[in-house]
Amino acid sequence: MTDIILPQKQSGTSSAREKGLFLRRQELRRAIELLFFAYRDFTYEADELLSDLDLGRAHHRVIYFVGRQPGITVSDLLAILHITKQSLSRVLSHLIDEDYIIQETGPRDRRQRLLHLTDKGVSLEKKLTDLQCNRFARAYSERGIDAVDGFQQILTSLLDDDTRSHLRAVHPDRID
Amino acid sequence: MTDIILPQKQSGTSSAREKGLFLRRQELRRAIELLFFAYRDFTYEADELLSDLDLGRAHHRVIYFVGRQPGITVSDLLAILHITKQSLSRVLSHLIDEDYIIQETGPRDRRQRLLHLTDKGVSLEKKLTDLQCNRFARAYSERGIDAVDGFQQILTSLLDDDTRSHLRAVHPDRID
DNA sequence: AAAATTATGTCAGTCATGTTGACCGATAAT
DNA sequence: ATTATCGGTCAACATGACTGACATAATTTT
Repeated sequence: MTDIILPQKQSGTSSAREKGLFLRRQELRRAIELLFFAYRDFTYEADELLSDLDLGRAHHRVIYFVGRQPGITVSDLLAILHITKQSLSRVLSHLIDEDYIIQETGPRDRRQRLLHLTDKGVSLEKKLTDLQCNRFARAYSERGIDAVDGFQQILTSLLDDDTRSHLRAVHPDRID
Repeated sequence: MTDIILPQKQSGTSSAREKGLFLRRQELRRAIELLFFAYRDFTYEADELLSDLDLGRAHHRVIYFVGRQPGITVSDLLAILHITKQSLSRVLSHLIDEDYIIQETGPRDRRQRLLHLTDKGVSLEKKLTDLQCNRFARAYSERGIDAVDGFQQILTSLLDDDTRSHLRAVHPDRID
């Protein structure tokens, strides 16, 4: 097991503002907890809305990424979500049955099923994304541009290399 | 449904470094995706180690927070995890059976079961936390103190108020 | 002292979301 | 013509969440 880079120390203050102390054990545990709680709270509102419609977080992810990239293939969706096609199939079939998503045959490769949101799907996607955008908009405007930059930098460095490549591809306007 | 604060625009660059543009729809969607992918990649290594031991993420959370606060009560753990006592019970019973955690009767209130890691539990908690600390240590040192500060500020603003209060209580040395 | 509340545990059933493995048809690539 | 790929499906299973009901012990309130 690889070891932690800097040893933990007990005494003294530990504001991240103090030079070099942001690699101490206590500060890193704080990061772990912050990410855990933020993710939990961040998803809560959308989860509530979804459960009113008898949908779950898995449905949300599909709706989000289809809305993000209309015409996305099943393969590409699988690569993004990191789940099996059997798991996706159950969720996707339900969304098609319930008229949130429609498939169309790929024009070049007729094996492909290109996924699109229906009007009903667009409407739900907007509600869900608005909830989460609003939370970020509040956080971003409370803290300002420099904090936003730092936030995005750290999250980007947390990613696996291949995930970072993927994000670079779908956000070509960004430098990170 | 509440609307997004700033309207989306199509043209032009959109670096977060440009003043005021960090509230645009595209930038907020980027935040959503960054958080999703970062959380997924962040938990992956620990999940692998856990599955070798026939444990899951639920066990990890219990082990982490018991290690974080030895002697924590079941009630306090439930409040942190936001799950039902039945869900916790299954996981906790298993961890006790497998000798990762021991209970002791509360000295003042004998109804309470104070939870502690065994040596085996401490060893596993260290391995798991090291994995996640190392990932943060790398990200933090790649990006530096200002980015760390911004990261923590934005995540703190994403929290629900009561979660923020809780974190203030357990990290009394921090200002946020 | 009796009653109410609290902390914890347990039984039983359900649901959502992930997994593996096997197999299929349609289509594309070699 | 053969092989590979895209997508779907069936079956079985594991995990981790949920609800509801009930139980025991200990503490607090009346």
